[in-house]
Amino acid sequence: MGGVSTADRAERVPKQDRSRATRQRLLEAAVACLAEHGWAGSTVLVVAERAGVSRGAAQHHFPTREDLFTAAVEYVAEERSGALRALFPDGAAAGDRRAVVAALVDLYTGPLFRAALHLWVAASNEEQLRARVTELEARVGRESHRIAVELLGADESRPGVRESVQGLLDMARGLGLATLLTDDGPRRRRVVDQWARLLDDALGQAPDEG
Amino acid sequence: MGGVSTADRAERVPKQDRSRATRQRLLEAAVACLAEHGWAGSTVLVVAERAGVSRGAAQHHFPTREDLFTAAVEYVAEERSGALRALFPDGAAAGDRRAVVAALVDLYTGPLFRAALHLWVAASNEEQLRARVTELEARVGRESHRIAVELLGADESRPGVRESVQGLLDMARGLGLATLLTDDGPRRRRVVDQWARLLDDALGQAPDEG
DNA sequence: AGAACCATGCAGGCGTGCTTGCTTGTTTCC
DNA sequence: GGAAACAAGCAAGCACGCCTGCATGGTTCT
Repeated sequence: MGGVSTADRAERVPKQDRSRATRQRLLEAAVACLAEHGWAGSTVLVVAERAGVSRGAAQHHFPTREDLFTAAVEYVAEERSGALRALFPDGAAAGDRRAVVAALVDLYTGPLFRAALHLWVAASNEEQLRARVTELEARVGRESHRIAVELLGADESRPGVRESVQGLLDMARGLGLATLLTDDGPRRRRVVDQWARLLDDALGQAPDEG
Repeated sequence: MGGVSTADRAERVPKQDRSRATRQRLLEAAVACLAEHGWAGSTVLVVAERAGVSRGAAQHHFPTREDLFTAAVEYVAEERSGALRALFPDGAAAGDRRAVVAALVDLYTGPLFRAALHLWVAASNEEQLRARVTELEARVGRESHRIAVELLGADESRPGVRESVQGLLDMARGLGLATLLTDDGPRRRRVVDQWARLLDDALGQAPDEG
């Protein structure tokens, strides 16, 4: 590496330092705090303490609180996309639609969605965050739809199929929202079972699945 | 009137005073502020100013901030129940299921649901509020389900019908959640159309409707 | 040795809760 | 019936605590 390696362009890319781990821990802590303490309760000090560092360290990586949570937003989006893709890495379960629906719904009941939910609600009234959240959420939403279509073996060229999948994802969001207050697993499972059945009828046989 | 009419029991029942109007305005302002500025942005001063009274007045009616929003929770629950019952006062439209679904979804895109959403998310991390919100929301949820079943002319004795309606309401919640960030009416309408169709198939003919 | 990384101390701003004083409406006594 | 007396509604000010942002040292890696 050349001598002026510290330049590393702009602000990002802290290279292969241990500080990168600190940044990572800060982001993870921010997400965890969002899920546990909500937006107002996730102060910089709380996040820093959970990350095991001092407030100054957080200040160093993210000068302002908004910087921290803006980064957290992107981090959550990344994680959610990753969790989505990791659902069925080989697409083997594309046949069992009920399992696919259940897995999708499960994504909306975990801490990641919980954190995202807090971010949405907070961002809905914070001009700066709102833009970034809506943009990233649109991206994650599109990816969710794409993966759902793929896993379900749905043929979007047929009328109504696209809207059915969209409605399914919206239902998953609604179930996740309900889980925020009371985690009623059995109820969720019954609803998932029934809607998986309805969806199965609506989608018909998978086009290329035999 | 008897002599000791001033006794009027405990603290409640402000009788025929104008202060009752102030209390009402404070609650309305609290709900409106929740929908517009969110939980953290709905400070006592903001609510009081919107209600057109001083902060001291609000303090008089609701000693603590939590008292104010605890009352607001109940108020929102009342309003939502009322709006629900007012959907089809005569049940005349029980035949057009698409209209019923659309009306139900509309309830979840208005300012009342918006305020309720902020309350849920805030209450999910505020021990005191959480109990009251979950309790009242369970009540409103049950009433929503009951009215939905009635308006849809669904026969809950048939298997899957109950879960279908629950899923519909969850989808409505999810659509309302999505509306928080981007109000995509056309998309919502397409989803509603499709799922009204699916639901129509799932529910079959109304038992006593024709 | 230099730079990045990290920890600590300080000032400003804001929101809540409490206390004090004023206005309005109702009760009670002459 | 009218006026004093009382309570309730209402407004303004003050004290405390917390969070944010900035500035200043100390530490570790290159």
